[in-house]
Amino acid sequence: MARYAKEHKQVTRQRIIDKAGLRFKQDGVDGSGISTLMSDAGLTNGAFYAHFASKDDLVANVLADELRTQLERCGTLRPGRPGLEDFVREYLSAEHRDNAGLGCPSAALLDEIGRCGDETKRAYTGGSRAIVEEIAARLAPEDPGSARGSALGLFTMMVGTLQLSRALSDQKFADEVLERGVENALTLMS
Amino acid sequence: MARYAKEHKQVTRQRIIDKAGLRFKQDGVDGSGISTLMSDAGLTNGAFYAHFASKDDLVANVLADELRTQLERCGTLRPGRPGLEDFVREYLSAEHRDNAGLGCPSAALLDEIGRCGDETKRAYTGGSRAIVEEIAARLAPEDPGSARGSALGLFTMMVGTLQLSRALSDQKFADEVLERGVENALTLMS
DNA sequence: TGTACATCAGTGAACGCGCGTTCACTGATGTAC
DNA sequence: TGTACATCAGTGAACGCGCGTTCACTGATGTAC
Repeated sequence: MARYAKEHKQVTRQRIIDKAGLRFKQDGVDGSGISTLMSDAGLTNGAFYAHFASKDDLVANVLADELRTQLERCGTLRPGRPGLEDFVREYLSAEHRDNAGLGCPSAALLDEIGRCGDETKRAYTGGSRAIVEEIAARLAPEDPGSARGSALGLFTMMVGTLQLSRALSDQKFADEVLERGVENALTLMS
Repeated sequence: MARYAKEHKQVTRQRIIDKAGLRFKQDGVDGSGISTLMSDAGLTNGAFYAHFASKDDLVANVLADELRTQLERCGTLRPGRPGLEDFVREYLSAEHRDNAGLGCPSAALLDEIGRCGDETKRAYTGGSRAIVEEIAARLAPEDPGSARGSALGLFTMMVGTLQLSRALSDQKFADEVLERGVENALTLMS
């Protein structure tokens, strides 16, 4: 028996993952150093390698965790299409745009993930597949396969829309992008 | 009179911008150091600050240039919708996905741009607005304003689709994403 | 025509800094006897 | 009950390295006389 409760290290590890998710989504993976990540979690840099093999290893674990969390949030929505509509409106909101740290990992990091190693991409692949399948199941509960294409369209358009809105310096244009995004999403769903 | 032809410095500056565009799109902005960028252009690091005030200044200039180039490429397409369809198929192709350096700056860098300073966002805003307007004009030549929403939907979905396809470790899934993307794009255009 | 000087794009070493990673150590706790 | 020892999560200094940026300098050319 160590001097800590036996789940203590797991709890710490999860805290690092949670705080790193926030930080990555806010400042990017390349923009977040280990020392900063660890002090976000209330620790010092040296403890990092007792929990993860490398920064890449952390990134892969964070992505898996973030996508799992996002999928779980779907469970709290109204079932079927109405819940999906609520989700779309929340997703394409100014609140989501202006709080990347609390939001969707795909919108915050997707192009950076494309430049990551295979371990990271594998973690992302599994997580995103599950989300697309959840969307498809809500679009066509009786035959999710038939809605796979629309689900992908909805997902990619929402991600692209949020990213675009974040990249614009013109507030009015950025807001218009979100509004048109909601319209387009509802069209894709019908 | 200097010892070089009078347009020499401009030519060098443009070469730096071109090579930096390639490199940024391949490795990301944070992933590309000044020394690497300059040696790509056949120069040494010290010469950089005779051309640009800072790395941010370069990024803004590169984005403006990349988006201008992308818009000019539209001029080489068949006019109207048929040209737009060709563009969609080229954009959502495995070639484009696997050669980010030669491709669309939005797909390669959009989430990173969202984290950049105002100078950079302003450069991106102008360039992307022009592209969306070009798409709208092709969708509804007689009344581009009416197609603004669809144009935004098409653009954001294409960007998101290419990013997703690049982030997947599963080749078959990545290819499927592109195929479904083409279908969805053609639907959005109709 | 020949020489001294001005111009200036580009060189390459150096600045301080933060990066990802390693490692000898600390110190609080549980165990052995 | 008291003491010696084992455990191990976490500390904090240090590693070499590449970052963005600065600057004294080079050297090829054009100009002045």
